[in-house]
Amino acid sequence: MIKRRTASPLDVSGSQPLYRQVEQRILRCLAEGEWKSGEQIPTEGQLAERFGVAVFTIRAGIAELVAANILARKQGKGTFVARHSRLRQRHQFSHIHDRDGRQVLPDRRLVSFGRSAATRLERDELALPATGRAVVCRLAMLTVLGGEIVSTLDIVLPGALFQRLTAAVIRAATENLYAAYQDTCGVNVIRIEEHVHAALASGREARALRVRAGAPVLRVERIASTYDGVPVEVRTRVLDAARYHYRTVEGGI
Amino acid sequence: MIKRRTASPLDVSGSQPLYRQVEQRILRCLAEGEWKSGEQIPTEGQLAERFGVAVFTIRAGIAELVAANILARKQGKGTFVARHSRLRQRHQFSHIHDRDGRQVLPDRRLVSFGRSAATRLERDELALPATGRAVVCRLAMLTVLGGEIVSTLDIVLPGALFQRLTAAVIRAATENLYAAYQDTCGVNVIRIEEHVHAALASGREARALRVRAGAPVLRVERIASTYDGVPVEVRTRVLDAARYHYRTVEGGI
DNA sequence: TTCGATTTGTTCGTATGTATT
DNA sequence: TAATACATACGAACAAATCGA
Repeated sequence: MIKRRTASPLDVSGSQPLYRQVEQRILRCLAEGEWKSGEQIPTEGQLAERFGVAVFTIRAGIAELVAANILARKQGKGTFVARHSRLRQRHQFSHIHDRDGRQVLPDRRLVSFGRSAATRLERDELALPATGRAVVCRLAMLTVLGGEIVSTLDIVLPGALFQRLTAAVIRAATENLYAAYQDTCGVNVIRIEEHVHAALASGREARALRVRAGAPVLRVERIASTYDGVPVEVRTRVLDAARYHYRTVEGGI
Repeated sequence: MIKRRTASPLDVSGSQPLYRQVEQRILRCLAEGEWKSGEQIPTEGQLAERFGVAVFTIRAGIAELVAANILARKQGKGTFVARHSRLRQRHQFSHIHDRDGRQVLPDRRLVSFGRSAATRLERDELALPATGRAVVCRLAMLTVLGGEIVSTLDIVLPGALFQRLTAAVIRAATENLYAAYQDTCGVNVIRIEEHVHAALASGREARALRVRAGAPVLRVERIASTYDGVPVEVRTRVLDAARYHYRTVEGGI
């Protein structure tokens, strides 16, 4: 992990506005681990001095990262690297709703935890080298709410990044799993892409979800990424379509 | 339609920051139809004078509306009410992808067009009065790509807002339907909410989509809203799950 | 084609208010 | 209370894009 202070001057020649360069520079500091989740980053004045620009310019760069939920500003305190455990954001990425339109926030139950070689597809999805050893961490879970099983949840993680992840850590995590990724492995998810499929329950899924085989299910496949778009998690969730659906909102004020 | 210039002074007492009041004021001008889609709104200087604040404050208010895709700024020209026909935004709300992960951008084929009384559910969804007459406009369409039927598409619109909408207008619309709403009826969609369900094809759906009855389908129900969150469209799309899926992206830079 | 007026884009300096410690 | 840090607000300057004379 490179810890060098990025003190090289910004490019004034006009290729990109200074505030965008500030944004990129901050993003690089985050990617390199100079500032970790929950930590306070330098104040506007300090960053202005470090990058050799005005406070106004620092502020403009930070603004975009705040809008993207990567940084959080607090009046009177400072600017912090956003954490997934913040209540407001705890279910930032949760899109499952029940028939009454209420958001479903179930608990997790870990069924199995292990490490093994990545399949070709997993190497592809996680951008792992096509040759050589590539170990992935596999989690099989169920989500439950009020004694009822809501979904199966299978997660695949690149082993190299998640060496410190254990079954105990998962079981102890009461919040968003991504908060555990931050705290235990220093991995910061900032982007997710989801593919929502309709399918018929396989035998295994039917038994897990307590539906008959061939019943309609929603299969949600997610790829989560960190800074620079590096994929760090692939998860598949399967839900009983009769009880749950997927909801999104776009636009608005 | 009220055309009064909102020239009453902003509230300096501090209940809300000036730039937020500017934002609200601009939004109100848009909702009241003072500035229509595609039109140029007054320059920063003019707005600053009209609202009695500095240009900086106007800019801060506009910035949020630009981020929400409601206004668009062009250097050297001015600030404009965003149009849905802009190529970049033409499929802003399109989430359908094929098995290869490519976004599907089909054409429309109008099957039927008519007006009739709203059902109780439609009154609910479109926020129409629970009593008295309430006419809705109904569109039944198919979307096709390369001779293949992609989805059924059923749209319900509040008749009062869409009095000038005709089958000819729909058939003539080559772009996003929301551009036609803007041009013909002055209705500006700025927010959508979608509910994605997995289901089994009904007989009618199976015939339309050329699949067998009981095949898994995706059913996407959308409620589109304008300024102030007023719902202006309910649309239902049904797709063959074997060929298409629903994709979203969240977060990132 | 050149030139100038207009409008937004970027950057800076400064001042005051408010939350936190 | 005092110091610190972000939030809001204003004024100013120059750059870049646009458009019409």
